[in-house]
Amino acid sequence: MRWEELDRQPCSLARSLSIVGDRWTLLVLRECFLRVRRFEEFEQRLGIARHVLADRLKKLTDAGVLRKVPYQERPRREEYRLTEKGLDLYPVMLSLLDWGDKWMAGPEGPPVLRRHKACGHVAHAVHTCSECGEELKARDMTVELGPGAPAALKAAGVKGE
Amino acid sequence: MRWEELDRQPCSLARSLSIVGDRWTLLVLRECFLRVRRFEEFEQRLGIARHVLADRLKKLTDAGVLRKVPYQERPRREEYRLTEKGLDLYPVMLSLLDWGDKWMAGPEGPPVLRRHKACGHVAHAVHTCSECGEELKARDMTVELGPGAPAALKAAGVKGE
DNA sequence: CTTGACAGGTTCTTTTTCGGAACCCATTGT
DNA sequence: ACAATGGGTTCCGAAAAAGAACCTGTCAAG
Repeated sequence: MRWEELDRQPCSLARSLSIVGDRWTLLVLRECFLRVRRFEEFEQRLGIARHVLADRLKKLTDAGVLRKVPYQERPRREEYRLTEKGLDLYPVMLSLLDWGDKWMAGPEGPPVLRRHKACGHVAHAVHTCSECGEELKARDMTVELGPGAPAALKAAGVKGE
Repeated sequence: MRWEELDRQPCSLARSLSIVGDRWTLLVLRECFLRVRRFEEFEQRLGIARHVLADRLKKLTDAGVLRKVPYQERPRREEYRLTEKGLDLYPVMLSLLDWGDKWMAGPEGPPVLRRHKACGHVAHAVHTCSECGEELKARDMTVELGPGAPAALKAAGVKGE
């Protein structure tokens, strides 16, 4: 499979990965969530090659995850900000952070803690069912074809996620 | 920054990405969650180059996300199964799936639906605070240094996620 | 006892992508 | 006139991926 075909696959995971599935993109987005907005600051904080950064920012902008907002004219300068689509990646970030905290931390514990502003506790995310509110664990979901499935799959009945 | 340094960064996101942050790994894991276990089946379903697949399976096994389980002797054959660490990636999958459903589906809707076994509804995951149960939205958390932070950061006070 | 099939890899060659450094361009401050 | 600043682009050599062929045990058939 070619990487460019990924966004046309009948799988939401593959389609998501066509945007965030490479080595740098999620780290760029981490910085966005930390309110980093300018080219130079991304570069310094990440130590990323400049042309790779330019490419990732352009792809994220084209994908509607970031948008360029001018913050001065003459010389025109623009900064990158998360769109609603980008902010919606927060659960993805949280899931990866929590997994890293649990499984990748050394014996001393995780390097950074997250505290829920509303309740004041150090917390992690719990995934619950949008309909019944119960916690979702591995494989608590079954899978069936949806309205956007290709006709060929609808005819056959398929192992899908 | 070099890719190999990623797992030593004081950031759980970076550490998670050192394992799942490349083009193929999460697609391999998608298949694992669909109970694909054998080399040939991964290859056929994903259309991945064989040596890339061998490399990813080895890295995931070394990382403790998969384990090799023999299913016959002479010739010895082994299959790959998710460990507890691997099963714990389910929330990451769900987050990416839900984001793709919401933002990457065509006008007809998502290609695949997930139904919660327990309640029978088509559902998505809601992220809630482990302490107070409230839903977590973008940037509902603040960040502070944890026990595993490097001493240099502890001295300085740092913008971290 | 040679041939073939099967699962699970490894090796080879060609194309993409990445890391690092240098260069470009408009504007402003000195 | 000259350097600095922000935001890139260009060029090169190194690394990784795609695609295809080849290798290795083991069993089964002819």
